[in-house]
Amino acid sequence: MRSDCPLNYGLEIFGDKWTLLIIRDLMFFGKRYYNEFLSSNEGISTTVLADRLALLEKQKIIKKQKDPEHKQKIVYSLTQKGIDLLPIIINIGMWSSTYSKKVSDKMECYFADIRKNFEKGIAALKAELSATHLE
Amino acid sequence: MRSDCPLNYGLEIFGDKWTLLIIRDLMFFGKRYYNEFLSSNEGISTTVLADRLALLEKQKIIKKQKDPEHKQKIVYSLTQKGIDLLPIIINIGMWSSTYSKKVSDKMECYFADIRKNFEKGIAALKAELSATHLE
DNA sequence: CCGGATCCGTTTCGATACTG
DNA sequence: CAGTATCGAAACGGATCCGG
Repeated sequence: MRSDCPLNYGLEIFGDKWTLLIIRDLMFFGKRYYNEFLSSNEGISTTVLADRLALLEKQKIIKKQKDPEHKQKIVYSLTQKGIDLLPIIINIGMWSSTYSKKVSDKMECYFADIRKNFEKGIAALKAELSATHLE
Repeated sequence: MRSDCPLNYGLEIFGDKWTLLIIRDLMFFGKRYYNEFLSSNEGISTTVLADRLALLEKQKIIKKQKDPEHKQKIVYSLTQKGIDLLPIIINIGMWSSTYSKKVSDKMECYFADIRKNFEKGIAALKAELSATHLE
């Protein structure tokens, strides 16, 4: 049996609880700063967070940039490769809601959170665009 | 930020390397016996294998039955809930082949393995059906 | 023989405290 | 604020043993 099957490449990401949580936070909850990841309810520790951020950056799933406005801050964001994980994350959510009543009951609250976050993102984008326009 | 989001339910499965490998072996490589899982190239140890099989059974993703032919053997197989993980596994494979040349080059060999295994499964099914028909 | 359970040395993880 | 250093806890791998 061959060991180099396609699943294995994804295993470094999907075989780890914390990387998935970081991706979820970036994708749905608009978290971008080290501190924001730390304060997620699952309670990731600083050691593990630093380790996983480095791993995800090495894999080019996220990228690390200096915040142009607050020089001391560092902004993390998804690359295209990271964004392309969306269908997988969605599928996991769908599977979960099919098989866990607890999850399916909470779906609406969850969507509300995501929606709210997207609105926030769109507002930020608008502000950014109008600032560019004024220059 | 709510912690009980849909991803979390799937995390016990997708947050662990070994459970994913067992599911892959069941889904694509036709493995069914304890020994067959042990001999996968990734080298799972007996302790971890027993632990994960128990976890997956508890989660009703796999089921455990006595082999009707060889009484001392135990057959593991996917439940419907387990089979429903297929879209996710496929998506992971697609994502991997998009972003890893090493993976995409090997895709055809991988498909050949799966195809061969399905043929084996279909042959077994035919044999089973004709035996039933003869009774 | 097959599917595990137990024991044990080693590796990895993670919580807390601390630093540039 | 974004991480390292340290150190105890947990997980892992391998060998061995055991019940059916």
